[in-house]
Amino acid sequence: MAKELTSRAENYSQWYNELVLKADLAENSAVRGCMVIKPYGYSIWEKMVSVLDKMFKDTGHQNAYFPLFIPKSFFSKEAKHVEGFAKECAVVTHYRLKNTSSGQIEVDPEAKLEEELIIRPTSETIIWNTYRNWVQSYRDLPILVNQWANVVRWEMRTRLFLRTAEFLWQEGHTAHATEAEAIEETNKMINVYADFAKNWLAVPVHIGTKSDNERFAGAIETYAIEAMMQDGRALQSGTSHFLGQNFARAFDVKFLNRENKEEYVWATSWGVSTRLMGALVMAHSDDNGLVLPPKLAPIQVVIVPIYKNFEQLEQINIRARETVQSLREAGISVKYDDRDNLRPGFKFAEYEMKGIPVRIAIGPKDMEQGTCEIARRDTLEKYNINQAEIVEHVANLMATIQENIYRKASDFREANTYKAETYEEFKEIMDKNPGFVWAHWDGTTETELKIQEETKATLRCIPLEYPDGPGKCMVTGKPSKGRVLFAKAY
RNA sequence: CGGGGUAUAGCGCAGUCCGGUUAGCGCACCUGGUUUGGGACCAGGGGGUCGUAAGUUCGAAUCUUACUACCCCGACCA
Repeated sequence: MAKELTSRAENYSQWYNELVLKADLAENSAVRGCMVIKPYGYSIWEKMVSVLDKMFKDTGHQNAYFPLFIPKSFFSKEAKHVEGFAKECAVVTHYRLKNTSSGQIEVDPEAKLEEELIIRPTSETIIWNTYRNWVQSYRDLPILVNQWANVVRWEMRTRLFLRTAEFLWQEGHTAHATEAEAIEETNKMINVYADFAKNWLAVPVHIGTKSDNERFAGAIETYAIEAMMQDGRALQSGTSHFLGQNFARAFDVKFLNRENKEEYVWATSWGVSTRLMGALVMAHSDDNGLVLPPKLAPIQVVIVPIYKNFEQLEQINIRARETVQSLREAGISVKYDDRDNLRPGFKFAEYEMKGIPVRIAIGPKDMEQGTCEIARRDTLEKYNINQAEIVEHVANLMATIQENIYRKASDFREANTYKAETYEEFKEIMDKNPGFVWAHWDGTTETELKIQEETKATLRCIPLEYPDGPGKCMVTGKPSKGRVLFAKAY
């Protein structure tokens, strides 16, 4: 099993290449770790964006946009926040270039900014600086705003899709009059993410809170969804933070409540990023390429004609275009690939690599018998059906494949999840079987770091409901409230 | 920033140890023809200042030195 997983992991870079072109400008180290997302990959992202955007609107949110640049002074107002992000900030120091006498271009030393600008690694600071002016009364609350944007984090080491220097994401930033309402919002949004992961990405996730050690810089509580990739490692796929009054205090955002008393606003922030694309690839791909859940596939069905001569092609064209039409009417996105310079086998392989859920082939035999060939991407099965049944059959297949992919991922996670009773057992599992391990922990950062150092496994989340009751910490033997989730993580 | 590796056509590589014709192969690309139910074949063709700079030499992809970039592993991190 482990070997298979490794070989598949090695293929990821190839599948990724179908989606992105990693920027490789030899003489410009500045774009290191950034990515160029190719049109096909971007169309998958767009699909995710449209679904998530609707989910946000349905939960009462609106979109807005804030500046890319954050004045350095804003950034340092929340102590923990700056501590968390200071090490990975890109900083703008000048606003002009000039030609030197030797014809080179250099930064004009005369054009130094009075105050450096940080390229946003996340937008809490500039948004809360703005919210100060938006809020006077409890009647101005809540503010339920989301932003679709790019952010930059100058990571020491990047990893395609999972940790790029620049990435696309959405960040929700909400302001509330009460603590309870903000906590409810935090919960609501992590559940929106879990719902999206399950029902659209077809990836099962664990919801939980982060330990003190892993919490978002500046948050009181961080909720996260954790997914398992096919090599058994965990991927944090979305986060929702309860920020308390930390940012309101830092940016002096106060309102008058019904009793005419001044109070600080309660805050949340939540986000998912292009990392979800990585999750999609690493959760479902097989050795033939991507496997896309039908609900997110930009093209759900591809039709490939098979013919020996022009006359046959003409006949097939008519049938294929009718089929395209009727499938579209049923709300299914279809592509008819009538390129005449490529053979069918090439096209089959290409669409498998791109993860198109269903392929329909129509050839001379089908024309005679009134059939067509259906090929499922998820199971790689092929079979013939009558042309007349095609719309109903394919429509049903969309749901079947979506479910099947989810079930596969879910079974895989189940098969690679363990419970460890002792630390010895824990170490052995982590060493031999990559996966999730539920174990008792005493709740201290000290123990968490010891485990991390000795096993490379990190505490992924503390579940909202413990799978078992209380017990004793596997390392120290001190009391534990319940089992928490450990895994090696990306 | 530490340890290791790499740099030759759009992509993937050979050639470098041991210097010597016009730098080669596969894929991709262009033209023509035959093909087409799982990644076609034949013929012809285009594309390279061999990462950059300096040095050694009659002669450098090959040897020397410096520099730069990229990849993998660690520290760091969504």
